[in-house]
Amino acid sequence: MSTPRKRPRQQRSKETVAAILEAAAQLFGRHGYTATTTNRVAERAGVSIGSLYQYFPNKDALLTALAEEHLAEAVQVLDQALDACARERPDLPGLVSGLVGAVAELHTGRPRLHRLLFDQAPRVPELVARLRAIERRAAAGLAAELRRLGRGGDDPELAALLAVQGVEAQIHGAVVDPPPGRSAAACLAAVAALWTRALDVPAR
Amino acid sequence: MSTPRKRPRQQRSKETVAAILEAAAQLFGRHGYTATTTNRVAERAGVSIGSLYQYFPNKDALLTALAEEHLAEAVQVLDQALDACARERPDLPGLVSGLVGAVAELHTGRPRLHRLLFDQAPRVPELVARLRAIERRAAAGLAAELRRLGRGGDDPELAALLAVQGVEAQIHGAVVDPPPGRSAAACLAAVAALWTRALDVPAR
DNA sequence: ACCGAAAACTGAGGATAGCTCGCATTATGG
DNA sequence: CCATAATGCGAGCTATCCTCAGTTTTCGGT
Repeated sequence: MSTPRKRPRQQRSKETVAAILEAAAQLFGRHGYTATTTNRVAERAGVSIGSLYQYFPNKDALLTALAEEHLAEAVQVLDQALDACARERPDLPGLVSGLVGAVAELHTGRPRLHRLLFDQAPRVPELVARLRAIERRAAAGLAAELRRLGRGGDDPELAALLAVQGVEAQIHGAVVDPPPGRSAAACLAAVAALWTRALDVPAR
Repeated sequence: MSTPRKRPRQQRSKETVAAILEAAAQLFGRHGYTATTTNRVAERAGVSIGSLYQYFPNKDALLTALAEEHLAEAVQVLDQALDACARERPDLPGLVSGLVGAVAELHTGRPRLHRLLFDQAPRVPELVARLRAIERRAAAGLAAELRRLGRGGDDPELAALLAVQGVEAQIHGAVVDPPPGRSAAACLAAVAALWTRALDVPAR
């Protein structure tokens, strides 16, 4: 369904695929998903419509591919943050700050692409599932850290999942629609402080 | 764009519109937005394709209309919960439980529809703005209650907004993709306990 | 350098889904 | 009971997604 129908093997075709994705990102962002036609994407990318369909089985696959790129980056950033925790073994405030910082980086790194994907991508059920999987993965990592610190209450796994989901939503809200009169840094600090309190309960 | 092209005035046409929306909700939910055709929606609703386009200018309008319905219900439920607080003046755990319960009610009422809308609704700026406005409204009500209780830290308004955003995301996650091995009630209790701790800090 | 094979590219056009429009049917209210 | 408005209809127009048969470019071996 969303798997590339053919893998680009030569340099030429890799550039073609990159040009198609770049054109798709621009047009989806400017006109929205429905109003963008695959023929226009091909035109803007400077390739024929046939070439587009050599690498993408259908229109949804364009969006899926853009999202996969972004999600892969998310996995990388989160894994990096978790590795840092494994090395530095921070206390609870440090752990929470690390999580908040990593999530914030995902939103501020490429805000335009992130917003496009958040606005348009969820139309594909497959991507929702993928997002949830990443959530669970991050939650598992956080839960391990909570257990190390002896925090997280009766069910550290559940607490970690709730924290990941909550932080994600709060940071997104702060970036998309920042509360008036507060700096971005102040919002991040508030989120971190709040979760430090929420998670600071001894494990059973 | 998303406004109905014609308002149903007679009882007959109101039933037609209701049947179309019901059919759209079912088919979108079962097969997804892209895979659902407007002709099939009309067919399942038992009306002609022409009638559908008398009341909905385009396919997106079907989804938008479903979202408007759901948002209106959200406003009603949240206002009701806030009224209850104004009357009963609960303590912090009671306040948080009330909020969590109200949000949960929004999700459990028609879980399939809610999931459909959250996942697939076109994030038209208009709808996003409506959603944020509802969020702010709920946050304002919660902030007033926090001030009454002398809780919420330095910035009760910000804390309330973060709480609303967080609870929304967590309840949604629990309904859409429930953590295995935990009952729904256990998840709600965990969310409430967590936010009670997070908000239980004296106002400055 | 040359050649055969594989990869990449092309774009007219088939299939299909969104949407229109002229007309038929049903309701309203004077 | 009739004039008028509201509602319903569905064949078909239009636009979009996507295919496919054929051409061009690149690659690896000799």
